[in-house]
Amino acid sequence: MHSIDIDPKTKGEVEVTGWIHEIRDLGGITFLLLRDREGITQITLPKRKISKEILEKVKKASRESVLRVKGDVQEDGRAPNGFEILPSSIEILAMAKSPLPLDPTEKVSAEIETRLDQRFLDMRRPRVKAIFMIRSYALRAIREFFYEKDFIEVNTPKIVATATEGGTALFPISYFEREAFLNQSPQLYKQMLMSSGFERVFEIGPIFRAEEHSTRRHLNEATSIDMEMSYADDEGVMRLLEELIHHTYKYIAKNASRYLRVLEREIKIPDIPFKRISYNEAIEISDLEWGDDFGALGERKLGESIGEHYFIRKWPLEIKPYYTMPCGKNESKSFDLMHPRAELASGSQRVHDHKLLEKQIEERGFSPESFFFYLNTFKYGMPPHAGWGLGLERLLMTMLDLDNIREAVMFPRDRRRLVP
RNA sequence: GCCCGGGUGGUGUAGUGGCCCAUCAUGCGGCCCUGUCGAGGCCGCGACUCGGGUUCAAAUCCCGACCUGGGCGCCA
Repeated sequence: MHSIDIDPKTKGEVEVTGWIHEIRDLGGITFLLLRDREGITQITLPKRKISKEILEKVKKASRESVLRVKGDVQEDGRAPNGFEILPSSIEILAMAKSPLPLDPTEKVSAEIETRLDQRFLDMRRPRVKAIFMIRSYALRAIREFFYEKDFIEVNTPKIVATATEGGTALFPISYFEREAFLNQSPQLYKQMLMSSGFERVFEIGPIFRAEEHSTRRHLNEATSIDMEMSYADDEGVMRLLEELIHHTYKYIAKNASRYLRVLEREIKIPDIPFKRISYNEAIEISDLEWGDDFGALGERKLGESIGEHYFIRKWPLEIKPYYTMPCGKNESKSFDLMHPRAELASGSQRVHDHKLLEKQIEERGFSPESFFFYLNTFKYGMPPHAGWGLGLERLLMTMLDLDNIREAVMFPRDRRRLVP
């Protein structure tokens, strides 16, 4: 039984299990706060009414020890949730050592690295746990959305032979007698599945980037929400993306409001459609030259001037990957989804013509031979298609206004951290 | 990759040359207390990352190592 399943009107004996959050011994009466995944229950022990054996056990038990408590529910306005439990038996299931490496009651704050070193304990803190409860709701909202839109969920390899798109650095690994890499994106595989005729696929999985950055918005292992859709163009998948964002916010506001309250966050469901600005308009606002990418400063400037989610469309072809569909003289059918704080997603209509794709690969200095397994799928009937990839942690970070992206991952991997 | 910053009890901190065998909070141990909800009161415990140097004197200044936070580049 969880703490939230009990209310002042609950009759008879209940059994609760959890960790000792705090013990307040006032002499004649002792209050024991027992914490579980969903909240905190007050166990009240008036000296005169409780057996000596139980009082001794409570005296002996350390903070964060695990207990099983049986007792009657008493309605009492003085108790935190309007009720308390008078224990008839208490079992110490596991004693906790002292001192604790971290204070789960949050009376004394801890720095993020101390917290991450002791992440199992850190996640006992209600506010930290709430983030991951919300993350689970977000994943559920996203899956339900895709299934509703007739997508199928797929899994593609994370151990790969070649780079996907150049750009980012890869982690080399040893694969028997060969060198292999951890995949930076499922891009090539989800496109290949369009040729296989799955029409609409999505994947939620890890992506790996070996960039040596140390910032509050980068991870070396992140979770990517990827989709690819046949017979769609860039505008079609942009609409799907903004609908998904809107749906996820709405779902969390409705179903995870308890956890938002723990976090003391209110989320504003963004209005759709999102504002669309062209790359040309964007560089004008941020004083850049055509062909430039937006640095951190440019992004911030743009974000401040727009103040909500927006798309930047029609990027110069030369700064987008080879699989991007050209458009006009030197533009492309591409887009980035931006939040004032960070880039959330990027996508495009893809090149589905074999010759054009080969040409664009060559233009970027790659050899078509190393992309044979990919290029081959474009020779025998590749439907036109479009897709995008969305960073789950970035979505959560911006939704919950977390100041560090590591807050959105249970066990983050960054430049220095490999354990836990 | 470039640049800036930081390592003081378990945790979070004060202390920038002598006033420091180191401040405060929390924690832990002991005692008092029948309505706590950051409980309160009294007593006690527990720390200067490591190595070298400067100095009459180093937590404090210098050098190096190790660990680490952040900004930028790049990247999602």
